[in-house]
Amino acid sequence: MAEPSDTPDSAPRLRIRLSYGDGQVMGPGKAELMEGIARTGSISAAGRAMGMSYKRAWQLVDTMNSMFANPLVSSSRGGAKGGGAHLTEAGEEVLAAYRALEEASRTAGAPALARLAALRSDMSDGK
Amino acid sequence: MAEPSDTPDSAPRLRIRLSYGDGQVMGPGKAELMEGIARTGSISAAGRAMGMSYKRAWQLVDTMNSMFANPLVSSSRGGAKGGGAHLTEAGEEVLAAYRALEEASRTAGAPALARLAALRSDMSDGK
DNA sequence: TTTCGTTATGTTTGCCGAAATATAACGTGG
DNA sequence: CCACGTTATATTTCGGCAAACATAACGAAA
Repeated sequence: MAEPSDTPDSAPRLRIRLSYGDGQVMGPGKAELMEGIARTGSISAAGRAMGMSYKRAWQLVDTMNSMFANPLVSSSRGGAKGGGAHLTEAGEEVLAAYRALEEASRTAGAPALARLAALRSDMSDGK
Repeated sequence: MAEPSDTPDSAPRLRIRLSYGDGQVMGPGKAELMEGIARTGSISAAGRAMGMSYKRAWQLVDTMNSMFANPLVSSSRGGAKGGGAHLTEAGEEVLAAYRALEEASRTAGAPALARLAALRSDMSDGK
């Protein structure tokens, strides 16, 4: 029989960053930003939704675009609504792969995470 | 210059951090420091090996010790060799669990990582 | 041609975390 | 008891990164 109550000890957030050489890093922030862009069709709106300045959001986009073979975000300025941005096919693929990596890690790492959770809350039972 | 040799393009460094509430974070830095302590029997020596000040190393140890039910590092001062430190049983368990988490993620995430690698190097396969 | 919201980019300011610096306690062995 | 190397901790200094501020270009529609 399993534990009647799973530890309310807020599950830790598992953050995965992959760093290539230089300052090229893909992590949770860029992934969330990409989702925001896909949802809103705008870099600034996506940034606002995350509570970051447009400049910062744009910088992240710029970095992302330069660290893959093809740009992940395509943008245009001017026009009826001022402009906009959307994920390229490469962008959608990168986002999907990153989310898949997260999910696979969370699943495969579940036992290890459980052991760590046990070590956080008092462990009175042996190993 | 504790920078490990930059990983080849096909193998980015996979960094996993688990953040519990507050500022409590377990990541690659603390794990490496724990290994250094286990190896050298000293906080300061472990810190030196990583190119960090004793103070910073001690701060990390202090944080680690306070974020689990039991301290991960036990230390003593004075004595023949001035003092020393070693991993507690809890420390060894945490370290092992963290390494297991890393390994499981790397293995389970291999397909996703491969997809990302393909998107980094130019793939001019039309679609 | 004016308006509007966005993309795009430069410059300055400010702040926080890390480093540097200083000091104390400790305890075994010579 | 003194020296040594370490743990332990407070205070100050400093650099880098992010926020804040500023400005320009753009293009469709009114």
